[in-house]
Amino acid sequence: MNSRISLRIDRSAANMKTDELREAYLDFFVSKGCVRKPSDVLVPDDPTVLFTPAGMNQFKREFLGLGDPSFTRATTCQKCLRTGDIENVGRTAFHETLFEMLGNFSFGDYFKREAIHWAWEFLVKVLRIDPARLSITVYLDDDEAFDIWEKEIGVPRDRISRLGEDDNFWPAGAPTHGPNGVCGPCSEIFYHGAGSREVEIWNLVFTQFNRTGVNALEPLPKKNIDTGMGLERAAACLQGVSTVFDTDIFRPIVAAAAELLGVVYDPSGGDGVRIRRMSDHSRALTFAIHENVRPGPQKQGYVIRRLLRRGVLDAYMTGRREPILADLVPVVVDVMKNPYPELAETCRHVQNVVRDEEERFLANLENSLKYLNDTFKRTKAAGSAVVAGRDAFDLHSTYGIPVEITASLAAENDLSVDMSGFDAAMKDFAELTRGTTEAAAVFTAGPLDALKRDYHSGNAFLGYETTAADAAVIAVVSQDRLVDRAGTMKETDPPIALVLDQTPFYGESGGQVGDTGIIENDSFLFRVIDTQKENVFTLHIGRIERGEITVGGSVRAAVDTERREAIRRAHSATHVLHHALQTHLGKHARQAGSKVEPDRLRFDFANSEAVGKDRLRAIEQTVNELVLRADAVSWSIMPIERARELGATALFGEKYPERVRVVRMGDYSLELCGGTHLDNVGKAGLFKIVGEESVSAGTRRITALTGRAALDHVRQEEETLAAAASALRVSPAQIPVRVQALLDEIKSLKKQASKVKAETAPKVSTDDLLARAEKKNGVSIVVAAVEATSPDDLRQMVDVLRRKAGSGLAALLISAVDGKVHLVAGMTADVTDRGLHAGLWLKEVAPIVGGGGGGRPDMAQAGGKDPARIADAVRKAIESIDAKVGDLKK
RNA sequence: GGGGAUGUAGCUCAAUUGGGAGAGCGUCGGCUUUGCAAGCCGAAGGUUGCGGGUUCGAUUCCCGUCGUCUCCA
Repeated sequence: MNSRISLRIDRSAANMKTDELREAYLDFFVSKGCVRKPSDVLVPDDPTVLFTPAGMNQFKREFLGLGDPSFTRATTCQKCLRTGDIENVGRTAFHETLFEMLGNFSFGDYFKREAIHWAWEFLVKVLRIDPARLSITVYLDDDEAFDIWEKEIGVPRDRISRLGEDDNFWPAGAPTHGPNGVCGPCSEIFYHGAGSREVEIWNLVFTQFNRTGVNALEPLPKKNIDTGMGLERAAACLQGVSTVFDTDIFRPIVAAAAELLGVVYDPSGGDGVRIRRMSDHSRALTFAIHENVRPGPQKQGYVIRRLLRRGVLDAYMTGRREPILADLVPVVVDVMKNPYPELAETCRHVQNVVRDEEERFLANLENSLKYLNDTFKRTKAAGSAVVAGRDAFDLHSTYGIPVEITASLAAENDLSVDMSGFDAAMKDFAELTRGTTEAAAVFTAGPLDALKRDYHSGNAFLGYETTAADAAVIAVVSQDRLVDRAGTMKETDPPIALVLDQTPFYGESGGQVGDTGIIENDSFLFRVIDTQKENVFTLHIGRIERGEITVGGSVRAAVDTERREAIRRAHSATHVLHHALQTHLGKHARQAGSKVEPDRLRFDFANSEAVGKDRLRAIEQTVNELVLRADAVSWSIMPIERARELGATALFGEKYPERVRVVRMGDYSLELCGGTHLDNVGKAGLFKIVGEESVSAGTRRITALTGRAALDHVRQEEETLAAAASALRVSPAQIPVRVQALLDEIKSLKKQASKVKAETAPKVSTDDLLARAEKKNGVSIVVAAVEATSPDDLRQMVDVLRRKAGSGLAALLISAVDGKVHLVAGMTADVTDRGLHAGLWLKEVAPIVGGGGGGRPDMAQAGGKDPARIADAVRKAIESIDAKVGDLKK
């Protein structure tokens, strides 16, 4: 392999394919003694970053001297994702969101001299780049690097420049602005292509200092090397093209994007930026979603959603109204299939996720037309031809309407958008919502890191074979600090953590909760309330109930076995469920996450729709049938490649070690899993699904019970049913019929009751009221205190009056109900047309009985608290309406 | 984690400064039609997310809470 690549290079390094360049680099540094490590996942187990930003990310611990000591030099091709320069993507020659970084790393091993010599050797000897096309930068006072370049390599003085901390220090500006911690000067290599363009293709970081304050740099005892060479931009240089989008791994994507838009790709044309951006974003989407990142409102999901929406927007602005990025996914998969063959396995799934989100966003855009029209109307009503930046921003922040859409539709309405106002509003908003964003230290050493020097591979885990073991206390962590001893604690004290040299306790991982139990010896008793994993150590979290713990003491560690058994049941059942889901729903129903607790499990899986009652029942049935078969469960440790060959189920986007544990059940289930399992599936007992729901678009969640919890659940339902049956005095089987009969009866009784009320309620008939009405100026006035049971009654009476009178009526009825007073006034349409208002009338009357009221001109209601003054209110009502009717024009 | 929006019938949404909870689609029944599509008539379907408060009266106002959408970190 090595020699074949070299041959190709000899023949034509100038036209090297990107795949060849990647291999050539890795081979070259392997020949220099570096261990070739696979790319870390894009979403690393590192809370300080959302996505892997650089090749060194997976070696943070090694840089601290806490890593695997079996190697001190490494080389990788790392997939990285950055969105810091997202605005430039597609506009410039080299900015990308997803890119691959070629790197070589030294952890206290080789340093400046070798790093510089090898960089040069690779570029000039292997890639055969003309030295005249290369120039160098070093940090201001880094004479060591300068001298190596000038005296040893022979680079002319005028091709080496010294730059300040913003350009040639890592992290940028660190001496002055921090953060504290490991840092150092860099040296960059620039390639000068045709014309005056120069491209930074190589960055050597010499981490040789520990920063403790402003410009306070202490030399590190062990110096490190961290180099990066951008794969795509280097490929572009070698292939003699001017942008990464013209390289062999981008051209097919760009061509496909152009074709989907129905245009010919013109690099300098108006659609050029859009096409390049879509091409770039489709790569990032494919890789991230392959690792099970889903577009969503937070964290990684939000970054992905933004990328996707920008891509869709580009297509939208060129007139496309249907999903289009999903069709680019297979193109990306094909172009990247040599280094990343695993992409092919999830291609369909990734496409579905992308298409779903595209449809969601397009629907969103359709919905937004309403809000846009409102805004345009308001703008025009205010006599302006410019949509305020603030309004455009509100549309953006509240409804997710991109300002590009607002501007485009505004133009169709002969309006423009105040873009600088928009930017200002955006800035204010960022100011407002900015959280505590301090420059977090890139390297932080926790309390357990000191421990790693002595126990670099962590503590042994005995929990697969036993639940109790003798062990030694190797650390006690209290309030994030290592302590030598700890005494008896109160229940309200914050818990502490114990680390043992070996333990049967399972630390929470892979969805399985941590064990609980007891750690003790003659002098103390420690109750473990939870067990967590931190890197290679198992933390037993809990409180000392008696005595004192000292580091180094020997102890007996015993897991709560009953609880552990219940966890084993639930975990094994999870694997069986996974298998059953794939049989009933299809291969796409892959695990997307799980939580395993004592006799209770939650299982998330990919499925675009609700599973439905029937299929859910069939799935439950299948699991129980398999439990009844009582197949043996076995497990073994094997190399990851072997596990893949056997077809073991693994989660995408998980980083697995080189040797993995594979759990087998009968002839149907084979999964990579570190959890604790039953030795026989039959021990799971009854399996009962108790819930199925959606967690996010395209992902469903099943909640189920096993063993005792399942039995308890069934019993409880039985009891509920029995209680209902006894209350209804029927057998449980007859409950549905009985309930239906009761509901029918209630309904007919209600109907009957309202009928009776209507017949008996008014003591005074509406006819009487009308007959006694005083007529004045063409208006019949009805004001009366009546008996009614509710405000509704009064309303109905007023309605009847209005209907019977037909026209020329003003009525106001008052009634005392439950110690309160209700008033309702109503008028026929012709009377309101003449200027009378039922609401205003009531407003004058209601205060008499200690209340208020109002309503529409034709119908109003009011209330009061003083029934004793109803007679006064009646007088006031007559007075008031008399006056008003008298004032009426004819 | 923070800002904004939103939650009303199975679905999509109304409800004018706080004053009778509605429409369209869908469902069911009847009529019309050779049948279908459609049409006409009618009916069922609501603790207005949940919990407090203000008020004579809250879908509407205030506070809290839960869910969804959205922008930012």
